[in-house]
Amino acid sequence: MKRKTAAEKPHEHLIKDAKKLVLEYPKVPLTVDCAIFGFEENKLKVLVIKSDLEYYKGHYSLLGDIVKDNEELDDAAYRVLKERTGMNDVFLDQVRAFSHPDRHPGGRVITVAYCSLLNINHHQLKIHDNDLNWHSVSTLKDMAFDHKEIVDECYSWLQKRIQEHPLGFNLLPEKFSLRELQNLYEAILAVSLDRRNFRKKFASMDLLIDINEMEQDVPHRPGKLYKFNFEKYEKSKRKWIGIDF
Amino acid sequence: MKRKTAAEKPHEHLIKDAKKLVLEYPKVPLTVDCAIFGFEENKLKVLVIKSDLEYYKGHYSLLGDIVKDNEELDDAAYRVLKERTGMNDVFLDQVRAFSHPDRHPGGRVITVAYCSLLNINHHQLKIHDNDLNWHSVSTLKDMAFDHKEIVDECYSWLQKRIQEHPLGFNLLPEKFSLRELQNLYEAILAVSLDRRNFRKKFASMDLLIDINEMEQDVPHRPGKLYKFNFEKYEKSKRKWIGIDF
DNA sequence: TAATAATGTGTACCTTTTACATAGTAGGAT
DNA sequence: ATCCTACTATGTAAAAGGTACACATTATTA
Repeated sequence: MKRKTAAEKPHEHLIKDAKKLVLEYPKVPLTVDCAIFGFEENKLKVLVIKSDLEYYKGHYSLLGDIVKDNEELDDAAYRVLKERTGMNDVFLDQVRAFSHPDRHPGGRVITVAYCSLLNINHHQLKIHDNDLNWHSVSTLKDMAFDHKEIVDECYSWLQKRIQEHPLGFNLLPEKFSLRELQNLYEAILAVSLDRRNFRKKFASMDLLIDINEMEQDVPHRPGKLYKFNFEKYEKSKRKWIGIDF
Repeated sequence: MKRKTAAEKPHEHLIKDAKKLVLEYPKVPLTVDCAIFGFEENKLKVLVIKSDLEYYKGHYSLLGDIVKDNEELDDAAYRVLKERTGMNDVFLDQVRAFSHPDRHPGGRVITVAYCSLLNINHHQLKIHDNDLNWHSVSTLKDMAFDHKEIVDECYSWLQKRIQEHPLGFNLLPEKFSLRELQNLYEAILAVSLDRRNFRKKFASMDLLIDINEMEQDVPHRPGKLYKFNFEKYEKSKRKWIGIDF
């Protein structure tokens, strides 16, 4: 049989043993890190914990952990969330992977960042663990690893995401006033919005349920309380066509 | 000295040796896979290659490779693109990681998906390599690994992205007619758009440069040719506030 | 009871989107 | 040459949505 060049017959040698192939692959340690945002005192906060590492003594880091053998990334992130906050009914979204070779002082570790939002008052933190606490996003600095970069990126992700999806309601009590809702948007987007137009916008979406209750214990005229109509939202997710850049 | 519980004094034992810590971490094989889109004959295409694996004999897969020791994910993706298409001046965006434990028949391999767009006519493919070719996105099926899922996700990413960023121009010739631009948007978004409103939209953005040339060799009245004004776009990137879901 | 600090609604204006109409021009068939 | 075809190119009116305002109302508290 006449020899063919590799260019002509590239399929000659298919790899039979996939297991053997994968065993020869280089391997890297992989972690997940969770940027868990909350809202309190009209400020956006993020859950941080003191670093375990002497190298980063006194610096805060995000909640994270190693990805276990055969564990999905999503599952690893949910596990971290559950272990630290007791929550397991919270949404969690992958933002992106961070892979700078020097991002970890112990050698190469790649991490996948996740973002989550939760209502601070709904969750008792296990605060005995390494000074776990809510830290204002705007005053964060000197974080361990590249966690400041991760927080910044997750925050940008959140700013964009909250405008297109009803994420914000995860940060608020079940019943909330329009003022609380607006405060949330203003804090996250770092803008000030016209109160009347903001209300009109949400009114026109028709996704808030007026529950005929009023705010209690506010030092001024109380506002109406609303719930978000998740059911209606799920039924009528819009597909969005609008070229604009 | 009185003993304290772990809850009271959690910082007692900081980890001194970060290197040792990382050495104990479980490790996983990591790859990048690139969904590289092109546009031809009014169809959105994606670059695929026949799988090396006997297990997936005859099935197409995306272009991908192992991430090397100390290589950034972005660099690995650019390397794949360069090796396969000869291009190194193309943008490439991370979409997300895929980590299902059974996604690779050889055992656990996590992959990070990247998305890129390029002009089919600008790049000579090294088509001797395993039947590398452009495949219509709409008729793709039976891909190796979870690559169909990756393509689907990258396609969704692209649909959203192209509405907010001027990505589409990477798929077109440098000089293009408005009809070509509209065909591109219609193909990617899978909608039909009103021609007059489409033109008005781009006219109002004022980012197309009329180069005073006409189409050649079209079997009908030729249209004007334009270039995209990347320079102006870079100067005037808008920050977008518009709650809507 | 008056000042304060909110809530709750309305309106006029402007911009953008949508739906649709008409005129013009190159190529090809006859 | 003339007409048909298949586009380009532009315009316009109505609807929808966003912006910038003003004013009356209602709890609280000083």
